Amino acid sequence: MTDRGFAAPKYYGVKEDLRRLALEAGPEASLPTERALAVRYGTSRTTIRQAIAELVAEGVLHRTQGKGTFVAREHRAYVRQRTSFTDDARAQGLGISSIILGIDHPEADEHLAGQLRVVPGTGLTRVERVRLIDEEPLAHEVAHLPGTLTDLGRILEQDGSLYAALASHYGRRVAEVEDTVETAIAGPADAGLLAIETGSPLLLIHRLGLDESGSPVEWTRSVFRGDRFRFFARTYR
Amino acid sequence: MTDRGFAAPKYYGVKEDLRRLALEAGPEASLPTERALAVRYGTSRTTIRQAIAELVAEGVLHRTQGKGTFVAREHRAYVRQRTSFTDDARAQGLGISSIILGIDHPEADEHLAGQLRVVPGTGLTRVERVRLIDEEPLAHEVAHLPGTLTDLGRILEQDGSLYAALASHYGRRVAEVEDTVETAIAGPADAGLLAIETGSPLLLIHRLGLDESGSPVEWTRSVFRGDRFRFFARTYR
DNA sequence: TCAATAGATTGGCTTAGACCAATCTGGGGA
DNA sequence: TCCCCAGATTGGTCTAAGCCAATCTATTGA
Repeated sequence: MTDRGFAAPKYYGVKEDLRRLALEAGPEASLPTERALAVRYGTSRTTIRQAIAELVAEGVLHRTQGKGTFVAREHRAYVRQRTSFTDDARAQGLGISSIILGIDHPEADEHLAGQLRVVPGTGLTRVERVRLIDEEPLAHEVAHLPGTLTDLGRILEQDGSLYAALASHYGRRVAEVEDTVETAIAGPADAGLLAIETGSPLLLIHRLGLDESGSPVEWTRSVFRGDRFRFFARTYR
Repeated sequence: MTDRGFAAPKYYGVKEDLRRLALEAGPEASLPTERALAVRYGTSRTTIRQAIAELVAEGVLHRTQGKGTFVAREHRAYVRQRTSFTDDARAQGLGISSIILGIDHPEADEHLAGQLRVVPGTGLTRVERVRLIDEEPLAHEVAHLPGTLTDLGRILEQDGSLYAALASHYGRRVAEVEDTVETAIAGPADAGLLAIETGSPLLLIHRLGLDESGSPVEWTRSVFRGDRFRFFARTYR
């Protein structure tokens, strides 16, 4: 019931062989150069690159122009949605930090107004961050909050947790969250921010945070590196 | 704060242009052949294929050998985890069905025994299915249930819902589920079952279903087509 | 000793061409 | 009229080769 028989192009054989080699060699081991592999497998460099490209997309390998191709570290962060990203990661003993790319105060467009249940044109606060785990990029996140929260930047300097800042300084407690999780593919912008390759798989998560009364407190779009992150949810029926 | 400036290889320009064309042309419109596009853009077929490959991975296009390349239908199914897959999809008015690939009764290995909290070697029931939505493959799912449920195959013929069958025929109600969601890349086996291309992004979901007393009722591994599925979760804090 | 630089190395992108495999199409035969 | 098959079409895989861009290394020179 396991083998259903599929055609096996040459690059696929190379790919599975390289996967095996990578597992044996262990994290951060360097692979032979593409040109050397082409010779070893008696194939063209193009074919080698196709095999490597898929393994990179799967998170088995990573490569850097000028340096070489390496076995990736298995390094997934589980982040429960039950509490905030910051709290969860800390509870797991992970070194977590953020880079704030910008905070500004746009007006709500049609879509955001609908999500946050405000009138279009209402002042919002937008926080764009890159979330790091053990100093390495994990996610790119853009949060929208209703209202013009002018001191938010300074507050976040102290404690990276947006939820903690909202609760302690603005009296807004997130009591319920709705998450939508889907796949996405990294474009050049995502790839640059997250230090991954164009074409790598991402988890795209939209979150609506609500307070005790069911009023929207945040609407956030996040892209997480697919090779470093798992989403965890517990639901009672 | 939007344009951060990234190098733009030729294939990327072609890719974004094709994306725009695809949106304009609408679902199921056919694109020119790769050879024709190569001429139109004054580039090689290889470059065209790289652009198309990424759009296929993103779910914007799909292609079939011998037929051509087409604009994909936007056709995502939201499935809440709150209830069962079957119930949710029906509530959304989607035509859902399953193909049962096999039902057998293996013994629990180390890992399954741990998840289902039984002694290794305990008899289990394994149900392997392809879930269809509007007659098209959406997911490949392998469920493990504790105990040897010999009539399950016949019961599932009547009503596709595993949860309903467990409740009505075996008195096992799923009261709580824990889901882990991560990305994966389709290999040839997944690609064949789901009618997608090797390398397409998938959502890999592991679910542990528990009854009222917290005892495991199912442990399931599912792969969903990334271009057709969104995972939805609501959590109270 | 240390910094700057030139060259070698390695992955990134592109070309031009070839053959294979799946599909479609149109004509010929029953 | 209908079916089947040969040929054309289209995407799938692979080759051989070249140049570019990022990185590393070893030499040179202050």
